[in-house]
Amino acid sequence: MRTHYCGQLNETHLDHDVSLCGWVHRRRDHGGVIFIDLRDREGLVQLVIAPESRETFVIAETIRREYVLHVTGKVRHRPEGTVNPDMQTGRIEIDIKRIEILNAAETPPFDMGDEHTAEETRLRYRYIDLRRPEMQQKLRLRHHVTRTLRNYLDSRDFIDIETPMLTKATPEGARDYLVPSRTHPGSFFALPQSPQLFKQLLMMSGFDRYYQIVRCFRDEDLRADRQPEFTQLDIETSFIDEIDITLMMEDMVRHLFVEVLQVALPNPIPRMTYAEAMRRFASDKPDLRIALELVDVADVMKSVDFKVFAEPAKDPKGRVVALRLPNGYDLSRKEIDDYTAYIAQFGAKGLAYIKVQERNKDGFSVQADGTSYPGLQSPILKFLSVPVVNTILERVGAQDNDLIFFGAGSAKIVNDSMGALRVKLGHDRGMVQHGWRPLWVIEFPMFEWDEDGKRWAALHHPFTAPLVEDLALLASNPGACRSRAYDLVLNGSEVGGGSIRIHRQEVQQNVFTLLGIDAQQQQEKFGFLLDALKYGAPPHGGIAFGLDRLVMLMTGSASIREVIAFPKTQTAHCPLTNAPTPVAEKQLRELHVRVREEKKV
RNA sequence: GGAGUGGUAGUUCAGUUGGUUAGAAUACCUGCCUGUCACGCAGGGGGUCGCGGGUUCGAGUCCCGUCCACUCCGCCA
Repeated sequence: MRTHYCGQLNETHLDHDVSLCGWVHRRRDHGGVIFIDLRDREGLVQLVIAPESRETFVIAETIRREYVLHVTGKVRHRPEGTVNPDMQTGRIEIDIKRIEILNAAETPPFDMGDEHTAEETRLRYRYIDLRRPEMQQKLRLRHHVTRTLRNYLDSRDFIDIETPMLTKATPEGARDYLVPSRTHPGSFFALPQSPQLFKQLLMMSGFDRYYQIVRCFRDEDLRADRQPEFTQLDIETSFIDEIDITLMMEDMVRHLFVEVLQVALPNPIPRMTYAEAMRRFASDKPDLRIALELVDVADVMKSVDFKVFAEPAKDPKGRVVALRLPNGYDLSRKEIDDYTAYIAQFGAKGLAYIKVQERNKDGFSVQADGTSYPGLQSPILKFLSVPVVNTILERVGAQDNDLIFFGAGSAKIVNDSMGALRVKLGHDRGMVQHGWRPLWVIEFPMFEWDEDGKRWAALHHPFTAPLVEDLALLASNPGACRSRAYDLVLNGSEVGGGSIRIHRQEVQQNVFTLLGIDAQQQQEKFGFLLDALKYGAPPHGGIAFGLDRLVMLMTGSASIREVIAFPKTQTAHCPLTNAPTPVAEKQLRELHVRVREEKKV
């Protein structure tokens, strides 16, 4: 007899003899009859064991929650009067003839029906947590995603090639996870931060369409959307430019969303330059679901008698912006203080604002005493002249009952803080539209100035090609040089990023040099790449999608841990296995590793 | 490295101004109940109040340190 899924049984199975396997969700005794809700991944069905079947009944009396059963019985209707719409189980039940206990189970350490169970407890008993229908659905959706992506790429002649997990430490980028070598005393492998260089080498080998769903490792501090090991959909192609590859990739993502979520994403997906994204949203991953936008007002503020605004307005590295919050007039002093504290963590010193109760048709004229503005309320009005106030209100399009925030300071701090404030206001004020708003962000800068290191750093990575028209800037003005990089942003999250790569050796050397990697280091760290570029490297480029983050968004999960079967905690610890752990002295000796005395347990 | 929130029964939580024997719900155990499904009823067991130190006649509560979890900043080419 075929074994059925509990949740798939329905009235079409009436009078069938069925065989079921599953976990005991709950057992109830009532007046000599035993009811067992049996659960598997498809759902629940109620088993009925009547006292007449003596032997089975005796076994059933011993059964507890989470016992694993194999049962056989006949599907039948519920008796009259026992069916009500609130019931967890359906209109049918199984009259059980035989029960086999496949395994006993202790009382579960937490209530699987309670969504508020501490995550730590869930992770320690992850194997139980994963039995919950929500977790089953998330991991099954994840599988659907990977299967769909593989099918899409397979059908377009991409091939899956594996790249080494034991590889070479990189001088730039994230901290590496290191693996000591037994056979090379004192030397270490690094786990890959990404297969970047290997996939570029594959292009040089003539595999012009490569993909891999691959684990990557970065030893950096964790976040709700960051794990030390995570999965990328890694893609690289040859003889293709940034337009063609982004069009192909957005077609893939559209296909994915139709296939898995039955959602139609925009066609084409809109594109925005980095410069525009920073100007309007102060973010390189703007959440387009939030309609709020920043407005530059530095030109107006240059002349005001208020240093907080005037100095950054005059500083070429400064920025002064206004952010209009529609209907924000009702914000309390405490709420504004809370927002001030919120942006303080990004380095902002304060948060100026103007409340607009009522706009005067003729602009805001000053009262006779020259100090008060009817209809406006703000601690900074006394620093601003009537024309300045009117210009600002005009420019932001202020309406009655609005509140206008101001951010002023270094461009970096203003962007970090006001960009974050924009998103927070959007969420707090219920201004996040429903749906999916993907966006390509393009024309990133090649470099950003690293103030601590006093040097240029690659914004994307050092293998990214400069825009052809900006090639000359590489030497003359690196900060203005744009790259052929592109990020796919979805609802304010970066879900993918890539670039057309440098395929000419001398350009690659120039970029390395600009990044402060001298000729000797170039040879030591990237000699194999520079060599490979000499032997006919085709133009190529690619992209990597953060699979965990993508699935997190698609499942509406609050954290990346929800879509990873066995994730790690914020200290990169696994509560299930207790990894990492100290190892035996013998193992360390073989690896030529000694642990500092004070660090030993 | 920094900021914030939390840590009390298996689980989810309450615990006032420092004051008797630390509570509730749920789970668990025993008994009752002839159709239950958040069943019901009666009874029972269950606590290193994260850990260490301090203040005090007295600390779950106040102070200091520390560990863990989470969110964020730094970090993440």
